[in-house]
Amino acid sequence: MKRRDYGQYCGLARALDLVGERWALLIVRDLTIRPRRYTDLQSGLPGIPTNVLSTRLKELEQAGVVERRVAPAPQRGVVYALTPVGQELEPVLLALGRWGSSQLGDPRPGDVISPDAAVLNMRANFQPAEAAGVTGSWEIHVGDLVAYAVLTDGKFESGTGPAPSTPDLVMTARLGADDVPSYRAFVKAAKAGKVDLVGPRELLDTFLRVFTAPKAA
Amino acid sequence: MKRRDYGQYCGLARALDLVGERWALLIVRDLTIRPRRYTDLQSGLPGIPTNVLSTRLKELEQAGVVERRVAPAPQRGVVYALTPVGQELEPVLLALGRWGSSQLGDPRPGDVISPDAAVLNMRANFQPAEAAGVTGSWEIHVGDLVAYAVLTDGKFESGTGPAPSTPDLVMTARLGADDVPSYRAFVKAAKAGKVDLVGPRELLDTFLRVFTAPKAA
DNA sequence: CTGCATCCACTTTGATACTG
DNA sequence: CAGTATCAAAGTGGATGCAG
Repeated sequence: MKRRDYGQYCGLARALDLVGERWALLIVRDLTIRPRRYTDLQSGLPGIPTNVLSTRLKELEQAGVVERRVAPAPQRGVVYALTPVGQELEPVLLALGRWGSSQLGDPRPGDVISPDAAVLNMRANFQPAEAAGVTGSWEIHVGDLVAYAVLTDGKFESGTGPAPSTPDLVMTARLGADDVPSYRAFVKAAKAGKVDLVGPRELLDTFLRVFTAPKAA
Repeated sequence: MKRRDYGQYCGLARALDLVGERWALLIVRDLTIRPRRYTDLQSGLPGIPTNVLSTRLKELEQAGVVERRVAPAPQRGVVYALTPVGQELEPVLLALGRWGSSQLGDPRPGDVISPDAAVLNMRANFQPAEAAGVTGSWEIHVGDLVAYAVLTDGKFESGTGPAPSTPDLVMTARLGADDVPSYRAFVKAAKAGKVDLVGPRELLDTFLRVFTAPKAA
């Protein structure tokens, strides 16, 4: 397998050699949420040709970013997961995601929104300073989209789907007719008070403080 | 000009739509150092085909990342520069560069090292906390490579070539026979004391504290 | 000389079909 | 479920041409 590379002794160039090809970072994005099967990745990445997914996974494995695991007895099958090296790409994803978000206008017709993208966006908005010492758990509902966040004395964990254990606060956004369900839309609704809550109200303010960027002055 | 896009309402996907194509981020890297002419970019990006450079510049201009300026009277010609939006890509470049550096082994034969890459690497190693309140200026020589760093009460500026005004300390690395001149090689030499200094010796320690990452424990 | 445009061989991608 | 096979279309890399 020949790899075309930039031929520069430079961290950026090397990074692009390893994860700069089409679809690669989106695959990594999905895997940062949790290990996935081949078909999970396919459905999370609408439009990816199956042979490209297959090729990228092999390249990322070769690059030491992704690990291919064959699950043993219980639920047999193949699972792809990030290696520790791959997990260290998270700051990169967050930096790119933040920049891209700032360039992201309204959703264009045909735009898909993926639950994984929403969780990435929540992580990109996380404010460690505000989180110091905070403990709590939240579940977010916006359209079909469900995600959760858990803070344990400032330590942050998040994912798609319902919270692993009963959350302190369940928040459901009331969306306008043509609002697209995204993390942004959720935050917008929450700030406008357009959320149904199950749990103590103060935790909503905590959530907004810890999980949204303060407005620029 | 039709643009192929990922069709996801996601900051990361949008970022990749805008600057994810081959060579794009390397062009941005060179422009973060200073505005460039077309031919400067060509020589800083060995191997880039001229039509690809031309296409990328147009796409980046369309994306609002790069600005094409026609210099007026004095030295007539076209200059490409980053827009404010483009400048905000710097955290992305640093994050990618840091990750890539950690995956960067020894230089492979044929690897080119560009002065711009060295400056990016220096910036990626900058420790704002250590820099607080510090003032000083340094000029680095390693092989043919010359770069500078200026700290003004913690505010950081850097670039390729000699320092804009007389530096407080000029440091010249004494390289081994087959060491490739890079920022890394410079730091390695400096830590081993293999540098010739013109200026006060204490400033070398300051430099190493502010411009290199502390070792992991 | 700078700042590209054009041409062509080759590679990669996207779309679809098919298999263990 | 987890891919491989096939093929047209698009993109890349390299060389060259050319106007201002």
